[in-house]
Amino acid sequence: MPELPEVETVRLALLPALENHRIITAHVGRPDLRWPLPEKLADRLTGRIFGAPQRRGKFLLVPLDGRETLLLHLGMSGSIRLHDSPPKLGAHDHFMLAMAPVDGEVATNFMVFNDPRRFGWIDLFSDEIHPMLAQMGPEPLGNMFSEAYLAAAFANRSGPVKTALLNQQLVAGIGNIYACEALFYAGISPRRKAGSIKARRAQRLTAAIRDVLQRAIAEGGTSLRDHVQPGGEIGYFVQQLAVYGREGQACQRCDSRIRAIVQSGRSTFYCPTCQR
DNA sequence: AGAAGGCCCTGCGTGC
DNA sequence: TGCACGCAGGGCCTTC
Repeated sequence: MPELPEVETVRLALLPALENHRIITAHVGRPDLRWPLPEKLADRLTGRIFGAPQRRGKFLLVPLDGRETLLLHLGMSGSIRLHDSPPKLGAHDHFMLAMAPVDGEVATNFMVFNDPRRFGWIDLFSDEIHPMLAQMGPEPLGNMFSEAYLAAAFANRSGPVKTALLNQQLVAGIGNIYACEALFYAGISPRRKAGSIKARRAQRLTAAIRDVLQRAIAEGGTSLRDHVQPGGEIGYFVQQLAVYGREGQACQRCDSRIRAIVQSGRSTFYCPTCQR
């Protein structure tokens, strides 16, 4: 589910509920998500105070007092919900935190991590950088991401540009939906070799990536099935998708039929006329 | 090294 | 109505 815009939407909602709040109780349901949860996670969290949640790619990073950081990844089907009273936990609610304002004792905020497919994961780390983040490429909405960077990162790659966009080591946070959408707006075929993206196309692609991600964040992300914002709202960008999930429908630009293919085992949607 | 496929897991839509 | 199958927003691991 969650690509950069969905995770950013979650981060923004969590910010006021977590920052400067103390963890009163932590509850771990199933300890086996993508990887086993850290030993004694609940004990290690209880009593700690959160700083402001950050995002890196599709990861959420919440600093704790001291030097540790709570890392959350939502996998394919993960979601985080906030409540103002103790929630009743369901079958796929694997992790819950009850929090109070830093000077209070009574829990007022409750955060629940739900993940039916259990592809998500939770970790607690104290090193300067988590191994999962060490190899990650630049943030597409940050200053390090540019057409020159993209052209250099894609140079000499013989695989398709669509697959390269999904590689988190090259660019962080782009997933299947936004890779398809960005390529549509850039007018680039997903089948084109990544190494052929230079100058003009690199410029169009970087601009398209930034634009589509920012527009999606503004709409609360894309809700296909599992994604909800922590307050329970869905993400409305699904209504603005130009190609993703639109096989056989008319291209909004040229009226050709949107085509679906499989690349590296993932569905790709594109307009065979507009995208070259 | 880079590319492609399998795999982890549950739920849901489709077609028979 | 029931059931089997395929597919789903991710990322690691193995193989070539």
